[in-house]
Amino acid sequence: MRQVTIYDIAKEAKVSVATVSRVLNDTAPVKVSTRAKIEELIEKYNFQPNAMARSLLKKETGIIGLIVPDLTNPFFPEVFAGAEHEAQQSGYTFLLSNSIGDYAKESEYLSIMREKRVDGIMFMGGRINLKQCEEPLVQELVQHASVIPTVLVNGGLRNTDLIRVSTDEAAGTALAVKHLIELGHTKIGFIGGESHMTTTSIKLRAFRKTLKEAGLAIREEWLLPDSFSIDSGKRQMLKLLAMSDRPTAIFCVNDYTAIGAIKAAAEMGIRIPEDISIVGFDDIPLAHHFIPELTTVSQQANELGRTAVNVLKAMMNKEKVKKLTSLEPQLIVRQSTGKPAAT
Amino acid sequence: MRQVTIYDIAKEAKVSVATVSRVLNDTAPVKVSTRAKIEELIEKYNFQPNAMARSLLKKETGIIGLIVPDLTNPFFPEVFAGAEHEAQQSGYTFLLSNSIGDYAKESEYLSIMREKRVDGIMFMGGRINLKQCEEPLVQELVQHASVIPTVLVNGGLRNTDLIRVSTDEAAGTALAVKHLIELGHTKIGFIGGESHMTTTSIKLRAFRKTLKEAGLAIREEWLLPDSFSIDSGKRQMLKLLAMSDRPTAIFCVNDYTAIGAIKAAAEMGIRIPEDISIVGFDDIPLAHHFIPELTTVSQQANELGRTAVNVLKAMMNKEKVKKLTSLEPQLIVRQSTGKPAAT
DNA sequence: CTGAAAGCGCTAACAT
DNA sequence: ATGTTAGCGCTTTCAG
Repeated sequence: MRQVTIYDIAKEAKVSVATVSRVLNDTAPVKVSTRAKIEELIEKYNFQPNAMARSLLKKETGIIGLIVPDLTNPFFPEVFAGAEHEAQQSGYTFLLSNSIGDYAKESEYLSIMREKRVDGIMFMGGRINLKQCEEPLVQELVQHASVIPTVLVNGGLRNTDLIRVSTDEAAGTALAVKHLIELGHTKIGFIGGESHMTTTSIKLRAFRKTLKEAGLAIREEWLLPDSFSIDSGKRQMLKLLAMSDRPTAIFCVNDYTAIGAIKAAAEMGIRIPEDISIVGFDDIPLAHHFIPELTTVSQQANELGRTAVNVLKAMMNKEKVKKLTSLEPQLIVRQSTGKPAAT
Repeated sequence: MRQVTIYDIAKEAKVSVATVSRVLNDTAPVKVSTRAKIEELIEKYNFQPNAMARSLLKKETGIIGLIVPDLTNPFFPEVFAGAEHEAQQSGYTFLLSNSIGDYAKESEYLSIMREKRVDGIMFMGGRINLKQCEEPLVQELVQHASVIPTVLVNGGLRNTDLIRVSTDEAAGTALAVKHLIELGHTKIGFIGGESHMTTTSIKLRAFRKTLKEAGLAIREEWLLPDSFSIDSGKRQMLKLLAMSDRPTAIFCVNDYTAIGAIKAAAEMGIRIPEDISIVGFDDIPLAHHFIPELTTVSQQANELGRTAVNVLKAMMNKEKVKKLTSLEPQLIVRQSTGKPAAT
């Protein structure tokens, strides 16, 4: 059945569509009696103006496009929650897509969002986390960004000046490693992360730097990148545990790998933190509830989402914004780290 | 800068907009040479047709509205992933909103989606999980559903015939409780869930029925609803552990409460499953990774999402669909359940 | 194979 | 205070 339009209302109220539009948007004074009649009709037919028609003319849709790699990773819903909270106040809604790390899918969604004329795009993961991103993929994003306000969250693209909002992962890593050092650890390992991704290299670099500044040796055989999954944490921890000389503390690139590492330890009868300390990264909700509760670095996902939306709002308003807005991560000390066992 | 339109292309190609539209949609034969020229221009200007204009005319947006209570609960991203997978093949994208259990927000989002003329709505949580939903809230949803295809996922509304897709929670509960009974447990408790919500009452009813059919006594003091959080699981477990006569096995309404219960047990030095068996519900990703790994009932969230979208697609096609599509949950036996300790 | 023109539902001058 | 009208960018007859 056809939806009722502003014309139907106008006709039945015996006024012009302009008048109906006026009461709808409260954009000019309307006589009380006619306004009353119109409102009655709107109520009666449950009329809702067609946003599509309005957008066509106003050139704004009230939609923000959000591309994330994988909503199933608890970090992203948290970012989304923050973003939504901030966006909602200004009447924005989200068109959401999982790219599953598939660049073709990223491109497709980018296109769809552009066709749908979203007012802004928040882009996370995928190509913007690559140490080496292929030029066509870079150009594609740059092209889109030149037409529609775009903010890259926790990532970036070399040699472009796209607007970014990021947590300072290097600082976060330093925080975690210093915590380990302060506890008295001198033998520290590194687990997880894919080597071709920026998150991994940023963290690895900060890891090395922090150890070095503390005058500690870097043991290459204890540096074990892999992926971001629980299984990879498990796998690498097992490898570490099999060594005759092993670290007493481990920095994991994220909470998932940390959990994997703890599970591996548990299966081998190694106690956390008595035998080995483990620190994660992200502070996903479950970090707080795992046994033992996970010491980790909070990326302030919620805050990240809010900030990204605020930057985007500024851009949509054609205000000037900083190229990079950086958020400070926080160390959350819980149960998975402690002093090294006395030798 | 103004986006380029079909007119710009037409003018530069010295053809009419109709012809450009034809090559865009491949809706009628176009001479190879003119098609080539038009495509070249499209490429040159990176032209993307305005979906808004098209939708206005075609009366379809390619958008599905999804309302969930809280994406931060890992169950929902899983449903979303399934839904997106299924939707994507038909070119649909999602407008997503968290209602945070706030009925006013639900209403607002419903309105926005209607204004934006989404092609269909998937509604989860909130009012459709209430044992007793206020009439205006019911009517509002009914009204919207009469205008735009709507499917209620894992919920329903009394005395309405809105289309539903649900996992059979009663069957799932029976599965879990029978598993406990088969292991030899006769003293079984129930933890979690808000009493005014249907999930809770459905599970509680199935729980009682299953015990009864097995000839086991129902101990009212071991029935401890509360909420769905980890903390509530912890809280009620502590209560249970303080009793002189306590159950040897516990059914928890979801994985979060189960995890809370396990944490409480761990803190009190009670071993799972040696001293007490615990079974959860939902099979969130972390159930598999918790220590001990959680025995639970899978709601097949992914499948649920896919099914919901398929039903919605059928509705949007004006096909006839069943009032209720029911999914069978599955018992996943892992480490948190075992035989009762010998007395 | 291509063009002209109407119209999707709404807003915003411009009149009155 | 209210009506008329010209678009917004596109698709789709209907002609040619």
